[in-house]
Amino acid sequence: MKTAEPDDRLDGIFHALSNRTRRALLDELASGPARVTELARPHGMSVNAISKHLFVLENAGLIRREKEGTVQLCKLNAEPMANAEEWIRRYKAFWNSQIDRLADFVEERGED
Amino acid sequence: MKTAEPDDRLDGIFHALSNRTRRALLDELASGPARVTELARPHGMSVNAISKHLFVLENAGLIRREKEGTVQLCKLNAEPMANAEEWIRRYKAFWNSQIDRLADFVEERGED
DNA sequence: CTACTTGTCAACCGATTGGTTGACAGATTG
DNA sequence: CAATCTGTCAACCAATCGGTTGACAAGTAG
Repeated sequence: MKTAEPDDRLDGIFHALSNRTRRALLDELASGPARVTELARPHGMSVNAISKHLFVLENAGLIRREKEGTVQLCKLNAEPMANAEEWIRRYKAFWNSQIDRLADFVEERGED
Repeated sequence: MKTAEPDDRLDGIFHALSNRTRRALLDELASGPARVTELARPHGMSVNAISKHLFVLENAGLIRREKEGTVQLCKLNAEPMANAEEWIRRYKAFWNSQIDRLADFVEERGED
């Protein structure tokens, strides 16, 4: 089962999200399941490289792979992102107050 | 002048957040500015290591450092996290629907 | 002046990343 | 059967990561 501590999970999730190729893969999977070769095509990289990226995403729990006849279907599993979002959200009050201060500043000088 | 592209920014932010020591540093800074040595103490690491982590956070725009007399004050700058949260949030509808489907599934078969 | 504190810089280290190529296994098709 | 398409595995590579130690500059205190 799942022994990963919350910290380990967050490490994996944020690490998975820290690469733009992987973020792009998630974007593509958000519009529906896809095969590995299909995902590789627009990235100008070998299928191997994409396969490794998919493993990183899978280890982070962000996708699932299912053998569908001859091809491998990858499906988005966005739920673990909730953990990341939740972690980030605790800073919301902090950054809102900063944005407010910036807004005040901008307003003060008139907008240009 | 180099204006980091959104992708570069997100790379840096997510990478900064992908390490638990750095996340802990942000947590500590959320309760107020602190000095480097002060931040290093509870982590059982050298000041040098913490200093490097702080540089990663600073490059991601998540903290600012200010020379205050003899010591270096680090302050949280949470606003860039909004970018990360915003990126993640686009998957919210997706994972909500998955949770719904999972609930249906569990309900359907009773518990196994 | 010397001594100490604070933090960075520089070099080094092993482990990990992100990519490559090549071999290969499984399923489909000729 | 052979050929092809699928994707993974294994080895390799340069670059980066996360930590160390040691030297050192700047500021403070005796």
